[in-house]
Amino acid sequence: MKKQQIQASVKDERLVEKRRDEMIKGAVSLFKKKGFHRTTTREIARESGFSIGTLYEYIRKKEDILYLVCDSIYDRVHTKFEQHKMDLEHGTLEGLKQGIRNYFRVVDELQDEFLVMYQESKSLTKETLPYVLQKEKEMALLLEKMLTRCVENGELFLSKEQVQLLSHNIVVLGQMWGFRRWVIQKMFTLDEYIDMQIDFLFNGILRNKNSENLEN
Amino acid sequence: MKKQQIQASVKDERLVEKRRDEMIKGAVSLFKKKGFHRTTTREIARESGFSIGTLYEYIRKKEDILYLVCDSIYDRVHTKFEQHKMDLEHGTLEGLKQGIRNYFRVVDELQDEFLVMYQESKSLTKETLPYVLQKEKEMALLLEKMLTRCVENGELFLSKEQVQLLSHNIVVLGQMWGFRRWVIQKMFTLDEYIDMQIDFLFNGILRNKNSENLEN
Amino acid sequence: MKKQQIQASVKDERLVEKRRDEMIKGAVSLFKKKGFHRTTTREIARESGFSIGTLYEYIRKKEDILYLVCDSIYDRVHTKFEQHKMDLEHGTLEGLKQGIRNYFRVVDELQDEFLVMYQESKSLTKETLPYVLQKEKEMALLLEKMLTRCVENGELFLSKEQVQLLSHNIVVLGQMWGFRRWVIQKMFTLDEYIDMQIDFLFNGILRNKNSENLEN
Amino acid sequence: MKKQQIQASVKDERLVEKRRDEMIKGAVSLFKKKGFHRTTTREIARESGFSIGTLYEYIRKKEDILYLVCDSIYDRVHTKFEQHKMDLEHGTLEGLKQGIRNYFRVVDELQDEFLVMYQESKSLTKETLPYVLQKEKEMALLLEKMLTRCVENGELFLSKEQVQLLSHNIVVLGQMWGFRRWVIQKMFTLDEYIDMQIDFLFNGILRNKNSENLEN
DNA sequence: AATGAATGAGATTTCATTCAT
DNA sequence: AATGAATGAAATCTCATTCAT
Repeated sequence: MKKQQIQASVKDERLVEKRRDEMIKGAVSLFKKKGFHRTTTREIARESGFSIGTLYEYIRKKEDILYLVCDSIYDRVHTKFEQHKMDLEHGTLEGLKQGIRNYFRVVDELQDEFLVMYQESKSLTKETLPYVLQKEKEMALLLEKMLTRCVENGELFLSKEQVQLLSHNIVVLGQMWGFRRWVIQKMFTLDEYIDMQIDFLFNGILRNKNSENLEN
Repeated sequence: MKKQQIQASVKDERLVEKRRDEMIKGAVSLFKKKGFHRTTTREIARESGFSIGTLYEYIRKKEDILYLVCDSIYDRVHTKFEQHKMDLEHGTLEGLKQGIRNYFRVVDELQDEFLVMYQESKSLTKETLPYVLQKEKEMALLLEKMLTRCVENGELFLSKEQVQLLSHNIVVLGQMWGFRRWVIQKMFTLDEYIDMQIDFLFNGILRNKNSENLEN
Repeated sequence: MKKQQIQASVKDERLVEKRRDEMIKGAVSLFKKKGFHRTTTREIARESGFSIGTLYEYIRKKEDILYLVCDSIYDRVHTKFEQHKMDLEHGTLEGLKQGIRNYFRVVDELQDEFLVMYQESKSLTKETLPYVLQKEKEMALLLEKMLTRCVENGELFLSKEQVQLLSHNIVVLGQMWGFRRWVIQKMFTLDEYIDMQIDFLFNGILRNKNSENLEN
Repeated sequence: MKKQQIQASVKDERLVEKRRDEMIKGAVSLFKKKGFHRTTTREIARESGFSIGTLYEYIRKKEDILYLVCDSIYDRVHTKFEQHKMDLEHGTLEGLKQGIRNYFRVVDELQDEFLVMYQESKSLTKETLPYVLQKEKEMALLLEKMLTRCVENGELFLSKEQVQLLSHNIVVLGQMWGFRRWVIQKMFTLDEYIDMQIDFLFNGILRNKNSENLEN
């Protein structure tokens, strides 16, 4: 799955990157408010600080902007993961918890961006959509790796299928924090949310019967 | 939160209902493929089997169609729940499992509709959106009731907050079956998916260590 | 110039007349508020107390309604003139004044109708417009006759051209009462207006120097 | 009463003025033939020499065009008055006559525009209509001033009310030249018309008995 | 004779994209 | 490299008119 190259008329690559960053910032802020379809290219140009003509020096179609936005979000997710130095190595339960915790924090920081990406990515065409879906899979893969390491280390007893499903579960429960913010974020702080979710993940609801003494 | 009344020019109420049903069916099938914004009113009219003029005898604005679609989906969800006779009464673990199982099956049956609703409902205006969000909350409430019954019966030991969070978790894990279908449904059958999710929910991942003998 | 016959599908002539009267009444009241173009046939039907289908049993095109309205207004003008028993016979100055007075009162009574007619008659087609313009001319002709009688009687010394122009002047000064109502009717009562206009007509502005003793 | 500002997307103000002038010219010529409602925006665009898209770069709603047309007509009227150097200063009868004469000539030159304005201005919305009506009043005010000057100078003996009414009379008798052109302009040349009207205004119909020797 | 559901031509308006400057 | 005026395809929505019942 190759990264889609968006053609620019401008040659100076450094300039291209700079302008596109401005564009993405402007676009995300508008998409958040009005969604991709309700946002016009003129608005994006104005919000980004240049003219409609200039905008089209750096992209070819409006959809390119959406692709750039989605792509940039994934980049930022990966960067954040790096910053949080997700401990993929140790394969301990504590490391796993820390990894999940970090993932939840990343989702919190980028919740607007995630919202935009999930609500609008269906507007991508056949050419760019697969690349974005691929990125989506990779996110689950990061968690899958951590889980697998724990299984290999004998810290967890899970089948390959269970690991795969679980990794998607965690991804989705993370996104839930952002997507259902209008109800969830009124009930819990981020830390409360994380603690409760990790408790549920590790112990389930039956085990809760006598899990008061479990660390979480 | 009152149900929004969509005005029709046609007087015959039975006819209005019939035509709107045709419209909703046509619209869902198109929204699935192209989303709300990419679908034109003319396409909806054609797909529904009548002319653009007739379409506008039964609605006033394009957005009305989206509202009708969302509303109809919730109606169908409720109806399906009824059909599956969700056992809210007993408050047993077995009843709870059955309830969750049923919910997952409903999501499976209506997965296209859910997808449309979640991706497009943000296109609703201030007047209609709250009604749809309310419906969304009610869905979680159904599950919350079942869980609460079990807690009251002493079958589960969960705080009020845990029950609330859990109900949202279940809602979201159900939707995940439809939303991530391009990866999840390639890995599991619906029954496998349900069994595994219920296992995770009840026992968590630690308990899995020695949960081979647990029925699920 | 023949009266245009508007075709009706319904045979019963008495019924046709009755329905058309209802139609005209409804239409005038709507045209007053919104003008011909902004008024829909559905609205006219509803205002007239029958269905759109029925409306079209009595006319063939929307424009027919406008024609019927214009025609009816002229009929009413003539009837009013009759009621006021315009004294065309005597050919005295006093009779002339009375005739003008009466005309002004008719304009006052039918000012809404006149307004509609003048603002909308240009929407008539080539076939019906000439008939309406003809009616317009006839109105001036009524006044022309009165003036001519006075000239013949030696009460006035006016050339044929002067009589013709004067008759149009009077027609227009009458309409002015209705057309500029938003300013004129705030300044004068109808009687004041009539008195002043007759004074001006008869004596002009120079004569006013020493016309205080003139009856008007 | 503030001049309504019509928003344009194009920034270059000189260009906006130029294009709008083209638009107004095109629109007036079409409104004359078909009226505001029967004229489509596409026709206006074509007649003005640019595309429909370009048209909407210079206005926002079709009604804006009507407003621009009305506004431009008043501007031209004022300009014409200036060109004719209406003699407001002297306050002589001769100056008054010259003023009236000039007004009649302006009406003649702009008769198409006046016709459009009077027939269509009711299609303006609540926001723009008052401004246009105000302009209408101002026209009468110009004549009122001239008359008042003569009264102050002792050249005329008229009450304040008489002056006000008279100014409206003159405005209306001017418009009559354009509005009843289909009959009046067949009977008289403009100069004949002016002479006769001034005679009537100054001397009335009674005074005509022995006014042959009066200059007019 | 009365009804009102159905129709579709046509109107206004938007907006992605181009291209001359 | 930057600008923004110009374009026109396409979208939504209206409404006069018809016709089966």
